[in-house]
Amino acid sequence: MKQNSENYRSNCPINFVLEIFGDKWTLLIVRDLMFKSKRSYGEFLQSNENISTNILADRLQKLEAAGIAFKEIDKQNKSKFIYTLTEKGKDLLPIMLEITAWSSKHDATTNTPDSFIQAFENDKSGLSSQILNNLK
Amino acid sequence: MKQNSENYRSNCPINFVLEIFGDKWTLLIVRDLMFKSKRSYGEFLQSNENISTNILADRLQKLEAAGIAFKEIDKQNKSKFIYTLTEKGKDLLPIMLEITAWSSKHDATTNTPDSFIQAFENDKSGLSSQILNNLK
DNA sequence: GTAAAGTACTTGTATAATGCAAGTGCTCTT
DNA sequence: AAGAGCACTTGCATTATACAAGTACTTTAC
Repeated sequence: MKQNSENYRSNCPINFVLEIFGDKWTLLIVRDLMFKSKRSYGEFLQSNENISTNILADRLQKLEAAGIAFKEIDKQNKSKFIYTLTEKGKDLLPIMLEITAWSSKHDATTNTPDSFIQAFENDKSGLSSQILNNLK
Repeated sequence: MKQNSENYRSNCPINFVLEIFGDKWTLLIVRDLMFKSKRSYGEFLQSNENISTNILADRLQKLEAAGIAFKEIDKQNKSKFIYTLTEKGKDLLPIMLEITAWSSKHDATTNTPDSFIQAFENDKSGLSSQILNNLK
């Protein structure tokens, strides 16, 4: 059998995402990049879930290593770094949308806007391209 | 703001799934229930990823508590328990399919059958209902 | 009816991941 | 040149996970 280079536990596609996102924090950073227009360390720190600084630094590095986030110096402020989603990262959008829909259906306390659910149900590809446009 | 009863870190839908699935094992059990027709403790133990017994027991209990898996005594063998997906659990199918598609695209070592990818691209709802039918 | 085997766990201990507080080293502003 | 802002790093306490072994109930074999 073809062997992967990273010593994953198996060659299962579900396991592959768990090797990257199987913790309580990594996907929140993707969320912030994708839906909340956050781009810098300081912005990620301010999310409601209260990630600690060492975990954030670790996860940003792993996201970069996994080819999901891209890091560059902010041209306006050279003491700052800016993170953006790669194509591989943007390809996570359908997963993120399905997750949002599932939570909205099964968790009464989820704060998803109704307009989002409407758009998801009635015009999924329109919603997707709108979100992707915001990332440019 | 409406407060959730479980003391989640936030009311974000992405965070909601992380509170349940934000570890390296829980989703593998869902995978086994959904795609591999596994139903008992002993079958889950035999998966390639080598889950340990205490983690499996803990995750099965959490899946049951979260209303995703249902546990009952096997009528053929009363020393055995049988786990099945609830409706809430079955609703995870679209997420699982999108995850599979993403991994198949971005991980060369993923072992997803071509037929699955074909069906996903050409007839998503047909694929879904076929999988759901197998669960009955 | 008793012994062995199967199934589903639980317990104990070592290692790894996470959380929290504080500190470091750049860069930018004044 | 001094102070503030930003992006981390370090150290230590707590929690989660991994691995090995043991327990309790049920079924099967004799």
